[in-house]
Amino acid sequence: MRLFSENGYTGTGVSELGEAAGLARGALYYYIGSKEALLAEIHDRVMDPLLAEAKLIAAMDIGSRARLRLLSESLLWQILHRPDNVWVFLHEYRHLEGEHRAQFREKRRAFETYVGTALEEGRQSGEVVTSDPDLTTLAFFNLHNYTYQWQAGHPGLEVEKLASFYCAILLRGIGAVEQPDDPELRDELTKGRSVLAALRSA
Amino acid sequence: MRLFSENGYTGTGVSELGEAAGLARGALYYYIGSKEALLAEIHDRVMDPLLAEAKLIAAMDIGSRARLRLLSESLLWQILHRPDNVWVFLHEYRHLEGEHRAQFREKRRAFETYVGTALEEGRQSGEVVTSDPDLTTLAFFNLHNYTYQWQAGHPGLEVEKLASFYCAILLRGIGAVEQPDDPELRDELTKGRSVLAALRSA
DNA sequence: GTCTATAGGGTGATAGAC
DNA sequence: GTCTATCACCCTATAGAC
Repeated sequence: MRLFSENGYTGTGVSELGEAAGLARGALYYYIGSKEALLAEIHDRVMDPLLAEAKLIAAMDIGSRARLRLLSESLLWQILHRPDNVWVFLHEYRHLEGEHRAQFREKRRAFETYVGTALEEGRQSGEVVTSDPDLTTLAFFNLHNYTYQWQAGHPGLEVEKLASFYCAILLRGIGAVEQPDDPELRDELTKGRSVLAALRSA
Repeated sequence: MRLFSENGYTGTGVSELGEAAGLARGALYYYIGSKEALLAEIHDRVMDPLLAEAKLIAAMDIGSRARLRLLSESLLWQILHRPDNVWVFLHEYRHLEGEHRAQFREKRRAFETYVGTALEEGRQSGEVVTSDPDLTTLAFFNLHNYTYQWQAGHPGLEVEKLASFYCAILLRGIGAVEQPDDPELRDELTKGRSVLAALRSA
């Protein structure tokens, strides 16, 4: 995980992995089968706990705000407490091919469904106000997943506080999306866009 | 840009680049100097227009809500209209070293300052309510930047609509962050966390 | 289980012919 | 400006000795 996160999947050789593990190439292949199988294993070590917790959360008899918060905390726990593992998970997934890729996509889709379902449940109970549940689900993952990029430069981040921050933004914020811009703002935006359009065509 | 975004920077050979450009390696090196200089050039082609537009936006005599929206539209225009270029920009920046890396970091920092300044301006005028401007700036980039990951699978996205969505979430949402959780929610969260803690220790 | 040897093919970069 | 030849090295994976 450390080597893949530091030098990238393609940028890390099996010799380096063996050196870090205290094994020569041959012995390493005896255990991992292939470099790609090792990458798949790393992805499973993020996805499997995430899905196990999401399944528990989905079965809880709680409101959808609490369900979303717990899903948020699960995801952020991985991101903040296993940064190398999550970096590989979110950054190198495209190098999975064939069956590895299919399994990974299915697990990701399953987790996204847990979040989407919680949001839809909240929409029906009135706890979440949104006219575009799909875009709201995407915004949920924008907020959470990109955290892996800057997390290392901001020590002291706490799972529960960050989950509270992200969920507050989402649950309160999306309710405002349908409000049309007021006339003054519309006017300023129109002017500004025309100035920028001039720059782009120049 | 296409090859780097499809196969990664490390996963693309200079021969492949030459083949795509209709040149042999020798001729390609005559133009690009090195593989890393090509990567730096790709980064500049995103950052330079972004900074030019941000400078114009900062000089406009408009409210901070409009300023943030225009910054959001600038960034989303790059993300939605130049996906390959932005993929490399957001995904491969770590492979820049030395002077290339320093210049890139400085440009990124400059753009982040434009956004941070607009948010701070809004905080002082009362248009933006937040007790943690730094975390709000990070949330702005979470929402925008991660869009490059799923943008290709969602055709028909429009810059102005998505900017309106993201900014509405942020500007309305962050005002809610300071509100403490109500007792019922706190109770549900406590119970849920204890269930998950049992899973983790098992 | 762990090793070395080997296969077969890449890599980035440069020198020098044309 | 563009090419080929070359340098020195790295790659994933497997075979077979021990």
